Amino acid sequence: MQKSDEMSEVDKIPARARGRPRAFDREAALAQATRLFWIKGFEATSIADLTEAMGIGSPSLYAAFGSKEALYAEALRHYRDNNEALVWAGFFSAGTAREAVMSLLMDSAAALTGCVADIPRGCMVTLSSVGSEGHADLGELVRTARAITLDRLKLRLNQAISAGEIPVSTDVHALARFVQTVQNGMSILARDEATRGELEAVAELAMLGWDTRTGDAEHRRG
Amino acid sequence: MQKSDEMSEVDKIPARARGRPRAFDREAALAQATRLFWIKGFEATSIADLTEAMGIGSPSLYAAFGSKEALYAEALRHYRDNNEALVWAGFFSAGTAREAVMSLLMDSAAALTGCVADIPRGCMVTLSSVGSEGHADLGELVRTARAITLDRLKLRLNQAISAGEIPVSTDVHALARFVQTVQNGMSILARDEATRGELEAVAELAMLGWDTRTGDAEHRRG
DNA sequence: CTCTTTCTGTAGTGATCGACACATAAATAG
DNA sequence: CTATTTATGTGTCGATCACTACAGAAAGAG
Repeated sequence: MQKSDEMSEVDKIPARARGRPRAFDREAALAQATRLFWIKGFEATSIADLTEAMGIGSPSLYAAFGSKEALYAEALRHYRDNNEALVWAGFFSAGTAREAVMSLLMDSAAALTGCVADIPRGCMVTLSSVGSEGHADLGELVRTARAITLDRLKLRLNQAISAGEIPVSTDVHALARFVQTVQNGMSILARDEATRGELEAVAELAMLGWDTRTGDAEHRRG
Repeated sequence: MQKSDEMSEVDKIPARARGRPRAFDREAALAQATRLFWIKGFEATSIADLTEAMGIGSPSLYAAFGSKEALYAEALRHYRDNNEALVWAGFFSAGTAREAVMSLLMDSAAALTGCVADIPRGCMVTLSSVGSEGHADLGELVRTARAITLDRLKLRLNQAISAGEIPVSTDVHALARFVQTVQNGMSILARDEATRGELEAVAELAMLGWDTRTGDAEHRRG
C-alpha cells in the first residue's frame, strides 16, 4: 500500500533517482495544495484549481501524489507539521495545566485569525467536512485528527490531578470537552472575520469557567 | 425579483391555479431537500441526490424552486421555521438573562445531538461552508444567519443590564461572543458523535464562566 | 552513441455536474 | 368541444469532474 522505493537505503547525497528529474519543488507544491484545501475544503477544490495553484500539470500531480484523496491526506500531514506548533507549543511548555490551556486558547485566538503567519483563517481540521458521506477514509482521518485535541487535554488534566494542581474530583472528560468546544467554536468565528482580540476575550471568559470548576480562586475576577 | 402571481388576492378556497396541478407536496419535498443539505452541505449535494430524495424529476424541481441555489435559500428558511424554536424557545421565555443563556445552551445540547426530534446532528447554519468562494450570495446569507445569534445575545444582555440583573461594567459583546463560541463548538462536537450528556456538561462549564464574569456568586460551585 | 527510466505537456477518457428542450398529460376558461 | 395554462417524463445540453494515454523530453547506465 506504500511506495517502497521512495526512501532507499542511500539517503545522504541525493544521488539523483534515475530518470528525468522532477521540475518542481514537491514540498512547495504541497504547501500550495494545503492552502487551497484549507480555504475551500476538499469537495470544493478541483484538480484544475490545484494544478493552477501548484503550477504543474495534472499528470505531474498524479505522478507525485497519486490521487486527490491521497493529496489531501498529505496536505493534512503538511498542515500538522507546519502549523501545529503555532497552537500547541505553549501548551506543552507550560508549567501548569491552567497555563497550558490558557496558552492553547490564546495561541489559537492568534493563529486562527491569521495573526502569527500568512495563513488562512480557522483550523483546516476543525472546519473540514469531508466526512459527510463518500470519502469515508478521509472522514475517518480528520475525525481522528480532531480527537487528538481531546486526548492531549485529558492527558494534561490527569497529570495536573496527579501533581495535586487541581482537585481529584475534577471531571476531566467534561473539562477537556469544554476546552475543545471553545477552540472549535473559535474556528467558526474566525472564518466569519472575528478579530484576534474578540477571540482572546472569549478565551479569558472560558478560563473563568476553568477556574471555578477547578477551585482556583486566585484567578477569579468580578 | 419575486414571483408576483403566487399569492393572488383570492386566498381562501385554494381556487385551483390554472393549469395541471402539481403532483407532489411542495413543503414535503422542501423538507427532504433541507434534510439532505443539512447532512451533506450545499456543494456535496447534487441535483440527482435531491430529485431522488424529493421523489420528483429535475424539471419539476426547477419549475418549483428555480435553481439549486434558490432551493438552498428556501431550505434555509424551512430550517429556521421548523427548528429555531427547538433552541430559542426557552431563551425567549426565560425570566432572566442567565436562564435565557442556560436554556439556549441546554436546548442546543439536546437539539444538536438529535435528541428532541428526528433531525440530523449539528446546526445546518453553523456548519454550512457555502461561503468559501463561488456562491457569494449564499455565503452572505448563511453568514447573516449566523450573526443573528450574536445580535439576540447582545440584545438580551443589554436588557439584563437595564434591569440591574448584571453589572453595568459587563462586557456585553465579549460575553455574547463567548456564548456564541460555545454553541458553535457544540455543533462540531455533535457531528463527531458527542452525546447530549457531554454537551450538557459543556454548557454547565460555560455557565460557570458566565457566573464569574457577571458576579453571580450564588450559582458558583467548587 | 543507445537503452532504460522518469517526468512533462497535450489531449482526451467516461462520468457527472447543473440546467433545460420538447412533447405529452392534466387541469381551467370559454 | 377547443384554447390556454401548468406540470411531468424523457432525453440531453455544454461544462466540468477526477483521472490518464500517449509521445516527447531529460536524466543516468551501459
